[in-house]
Amino acid sequence: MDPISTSIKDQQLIEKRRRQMIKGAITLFKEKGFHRTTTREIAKASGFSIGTLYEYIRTKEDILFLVCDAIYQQVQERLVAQIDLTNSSVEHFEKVIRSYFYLMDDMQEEVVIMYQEVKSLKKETKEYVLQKERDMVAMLERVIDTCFPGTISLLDRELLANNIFIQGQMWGFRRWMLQKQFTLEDYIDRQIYFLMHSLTVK
Amino acid sequence: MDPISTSIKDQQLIEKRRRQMIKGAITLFKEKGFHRTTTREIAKASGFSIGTLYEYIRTKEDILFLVCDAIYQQVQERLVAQIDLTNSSVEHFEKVIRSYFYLMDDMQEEVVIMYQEVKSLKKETKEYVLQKERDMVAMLERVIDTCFPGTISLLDRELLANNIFIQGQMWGFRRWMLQKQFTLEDYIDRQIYFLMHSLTVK
Amino acid sequence: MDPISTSIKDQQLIEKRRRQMIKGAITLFKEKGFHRTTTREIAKASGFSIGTLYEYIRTKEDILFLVCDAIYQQVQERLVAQIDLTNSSVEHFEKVIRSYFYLMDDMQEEVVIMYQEVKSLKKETKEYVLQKERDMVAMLERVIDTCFPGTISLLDRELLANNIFIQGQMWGFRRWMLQKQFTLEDYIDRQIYFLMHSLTVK
Amino acid sequence: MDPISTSIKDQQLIEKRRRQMIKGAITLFKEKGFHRTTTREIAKASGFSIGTLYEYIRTKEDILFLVCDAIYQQVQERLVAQIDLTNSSVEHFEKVIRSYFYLMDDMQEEVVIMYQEVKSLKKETKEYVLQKERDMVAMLERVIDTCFPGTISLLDRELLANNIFIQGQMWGFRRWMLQKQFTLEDYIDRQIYFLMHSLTVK
DNA sequence: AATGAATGAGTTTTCATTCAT
DNA sequence: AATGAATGAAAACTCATTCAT
Repeated sequence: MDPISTSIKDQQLIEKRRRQMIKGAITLFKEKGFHRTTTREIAKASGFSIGTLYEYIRTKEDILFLVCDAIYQQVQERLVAQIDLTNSSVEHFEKVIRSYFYLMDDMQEEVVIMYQEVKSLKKETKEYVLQKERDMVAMLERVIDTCFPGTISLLDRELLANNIFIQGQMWGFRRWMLQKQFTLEDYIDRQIYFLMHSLTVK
Repeated sequence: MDPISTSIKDQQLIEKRRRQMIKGAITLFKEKGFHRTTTREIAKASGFSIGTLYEYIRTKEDILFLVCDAIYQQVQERLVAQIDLTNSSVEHFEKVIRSYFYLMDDMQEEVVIMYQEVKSLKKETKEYVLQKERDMVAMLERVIDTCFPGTISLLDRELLANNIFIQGQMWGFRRWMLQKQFTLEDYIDRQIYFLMHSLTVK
Repeated sequence: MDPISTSIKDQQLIEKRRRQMIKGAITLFKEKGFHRTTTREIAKASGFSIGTLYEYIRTKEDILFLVCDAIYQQVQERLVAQIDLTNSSVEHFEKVIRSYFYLMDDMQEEVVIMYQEVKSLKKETKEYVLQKERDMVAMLERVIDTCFPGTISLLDRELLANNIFIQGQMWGFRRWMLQKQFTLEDYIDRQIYFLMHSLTVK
Repeated sequence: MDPISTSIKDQQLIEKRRRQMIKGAITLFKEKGFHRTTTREIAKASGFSIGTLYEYIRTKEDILFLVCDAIYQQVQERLVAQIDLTNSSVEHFEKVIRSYFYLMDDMQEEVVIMYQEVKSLKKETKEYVLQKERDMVAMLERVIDTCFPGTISLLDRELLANNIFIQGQMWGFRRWMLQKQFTLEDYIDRQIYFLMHSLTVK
């Protein structure tokens, strides 16, 4: 299900070119945001001409979608890779959360792009992207449920999953505030510390 | 300290016109964001001509600054109004946090503007605005320190203040996710519940 | 009833600028047709910048409409000016037709523009322009009816009016064929000669 | 005499491909005109790739020429097929004219293409195409001369032939005006009726 | 102080044409 | 012979900003 039109027939080439495009675009979006980046710059950063760029997309917004989608995809994949739903130990939970925080550190800039630019997508594509975010939160909820069975209400589980989720992102988009006082390790340790208490409250 | 140039002498008029401008601009930014709003639209929504608009600002970005500044100002003022640093009771703490969450609910859309558009400010003005955010977080830290003296380390205090701060904003900028499952009261109750446990952990 | 959007408020200025635009555009359309003419060229030929051009129209097609409308308007006005419906003499009829042919000679190039470009208008504006053509044919019918009362059936009147109408245009758009053999006077004389016979057939 | 360059050797293939191209292009030109049709669309409608298209032509204009030429060719052939220069009866004349009108009805859309797009050809090719039109008019003149010998002057013959010619086309390109009031039969009957009177005027 | 017409650099997008495979 | 990916010049259109009135 590929919603982005192209006149190119070679599917492998499409993927290759789009990968180039996404890479180029992310670099530029990090630097100046979506609106201040021109399609010509994206073409150049991608290593091909403006004409070629438009063989693989229809509008500039398509690029934003491609970028957002790719970022969410990557976050999701890397998060999923850490999760073992057959392992219900508290240690596993901690490991998952910890790696999620590391992941967010690794993808700081990408996360900022998402935060600031998703709103520029149009209704349908935005909905599609936000669904991915819902999925990730649901995943965290499932991990909570697996590792702390029975103790947390559905609603609280959702709340805590959301808290975890944005605390991860916060490390990136509030780094101007946090990263002067905290090392990454400190940040993670303390967040997990409080989280554990919230989860084991009687 | 007014960093925005103008050729108008009458200070009262300047303030009146800027209030009109900010009001008009916020309405438009809510709807379509800063980049998709034109200066002409802002002038129109403000009730005067494009020529007049440019008598009171120098560039479009000035308007964004004015808007962000006004929003932060308002949040800060309304938050400060709730705080009584001579009252060190836990009840007072809870009341402050609760009213902060209500405030964030009230100013949801404005908060979203800040979130998504502050990055478009240039270095100096951005720094000026972010300082206001630091001030607010510092205020929350002070309240924590006042109401839970001695129990929380400086770093943890900062972390929790940040958590509170963004959990308030989260209610607004993640409403598509949260506001289907939670009423405002539920949300506040549960966040405060977990927060209290974090603050009273031994 | 002005269907073309503009951001200019001064009505007189709008008319002045549009007159400039129409004049510039007609010159260019004569030379290279609508599609091969760029908006920049039109702006230049009109004596103002591309930005100014777009203050007075919304799309390139608006210019085409303005041009077609102006041409039809002019043809119609000049045709109407010749018609005296209180004069039912055959001489008057001949005079009207003759002056219509002269008019078509005078506006040859404009007529060619209409012929070739009206199809590029979109449904509504095309319909609006074609109505003017219907009106003109109807006018010719009325003159026939006035000067040859009772002798010609409604349908024949319509047919002959159409014939006259396109024979006038034909002089312009088939000049490559006709204007080598015929002088304008010859052409008119012979067409009127045959026409008179058609109208007085028993 | 083939003015259109190609790198293909197999003459039969050239003709086959061009037939495909003309068919595809006519369909598209009918719908959206020459300028709004892209070469890619023509290639697709012709059943081959854009690369192949350009093996058989050099520029987009070549396609227009091919199309115009094919249309004229067809009109001419079908007209010629009706003419028997050994038959000098008035009935034969009427039959020829009648079948010409039927032909124009049959090829309405093609005729509209010619009318509106021939001007986009460049000088030489346009001249070549218009010569075909001259030939056809000359053919009508010859039929007049054959069936009404001696009665009509050369100039009048040319005028009437032109009138017939464009009255046939008029049925197509003014259908929005005519085809509401007239059936094809009525139209033909009345035009021939007046024509006959013109031809038999003393 | 206020107005709004004028400007033109800059943006997205299209599409005829080429050429390596 | 056929393909279709690549190209980039050129097009329409926008909009922040200026400045004469």
